[in-house]
Amino acid sequence: MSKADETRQYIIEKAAPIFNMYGYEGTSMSQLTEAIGMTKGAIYGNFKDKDEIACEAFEYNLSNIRSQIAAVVRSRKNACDQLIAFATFYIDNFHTLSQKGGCPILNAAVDSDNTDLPIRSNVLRAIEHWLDSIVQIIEGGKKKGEIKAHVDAGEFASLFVSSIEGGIMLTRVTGDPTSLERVVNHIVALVNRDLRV
Amino acid sequence: MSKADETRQYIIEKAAPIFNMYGYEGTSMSQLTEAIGMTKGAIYGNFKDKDEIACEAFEYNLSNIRSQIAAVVRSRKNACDQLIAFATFYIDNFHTLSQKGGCPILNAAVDSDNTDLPIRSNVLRAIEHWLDSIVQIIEGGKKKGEIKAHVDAGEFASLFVSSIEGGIMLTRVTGDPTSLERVVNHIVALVNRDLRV
DNA sequence: ACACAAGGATACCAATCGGTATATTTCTCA
DNA sequence: TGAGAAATATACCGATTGGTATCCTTGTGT
Repeated sequence: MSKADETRQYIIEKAAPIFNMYGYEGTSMSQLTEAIGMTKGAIYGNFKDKDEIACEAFEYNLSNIRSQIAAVVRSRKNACDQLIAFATFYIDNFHTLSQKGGCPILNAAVDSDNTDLPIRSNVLRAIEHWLDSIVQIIEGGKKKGEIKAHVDAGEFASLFVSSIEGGIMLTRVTGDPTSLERVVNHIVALVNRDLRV
Repeated sequence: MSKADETRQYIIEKAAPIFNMYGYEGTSMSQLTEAIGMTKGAIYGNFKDKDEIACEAFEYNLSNIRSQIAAVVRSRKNACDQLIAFATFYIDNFHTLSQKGGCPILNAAVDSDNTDLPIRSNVLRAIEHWLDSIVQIIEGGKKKGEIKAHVDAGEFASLFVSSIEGGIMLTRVTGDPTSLERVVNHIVALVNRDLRV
């Protein structure tokens, strides 16, 4: 990795939680210079504009969570257990996630709808990727005989993502983890009752 | 209603969808003057600052939705049917709601977390009110013998609010109503299977 | 019809916004 | 070690931000 790439990466890492906490409009270049510890000239020497930093910061936040989830999912063999581990991840890591501003997908989604910001397409791709990863686990489980064949994978994925995102929002606003716990418990029960063979 | 109050109300009505679409930071006074059709001097003659307009706009959006929901809920006698009508409202009125920027609670929640904006307390109250209205319907249904006595009202309320908010987000991002429909259908099935006597 | 108060428009404020031209420092490699 | 390139800092740009002091218009009560 060249020096320039290292600096780029350093800037993205420092900018990522700022954008996630305060949003695109809510984050100013002066907030970024302070958090990054570099001047505007230096930052603009590495990125063409604010949009580019925001998009790459979003992708950074995303890949961070994805790799963590991939790890906990990989630690289980059974597809149902993988889904449960996936859902439980959000309870186990809520505090850490919340300190960095909450779920980047939810934040960027609400932040960028009603706008024509370039990050919108990133958000759409991220959500489709998330839904698809759930679908893949279910379809894999069906092939392995671990999940009932008649289960609608897309339907479950919608339910999974919707309720967890909503649960995160609720828990962040109320400051009470109960909402998210209830949602995740419901998903776990759903897996054991309706999906598991 | 005095002239001043009429003007205040007029400003709030025009400002409400703007704030809901673009958020607090994302909405500028010049956007407001354009939408309202009045000058800054006139607006600041009726409100002390941007925060005050934002808070009252939020409350306006809120009471708008609440009265609509109250109407569809009142149209049913059975508590289970009330819950179903409540949930179905979001499908039937998604398009209208979406044109005004989506769910004001979700938007304001994500917009104001990680900030010390005065609207934060309004959001918390709004969510507690929403959860409580679900709980009230369920407890009322228990007394009338329409809902099973062992049902955990708070748990169902968390699930209800979380999944609908998440479903709205998903459907707005993807532009596909399927996600919200699946979530609402799931809630309806839940009511009929686990709540209804 | 007149006086007066209230509502609204104009013109301005300092501060900050995102972004850039240029000077200066730091690094790299011959 | 010295020359040139790459990276960073300084200083600035016009535009826009939220907000206000002041002027003018409009409505109202007598």
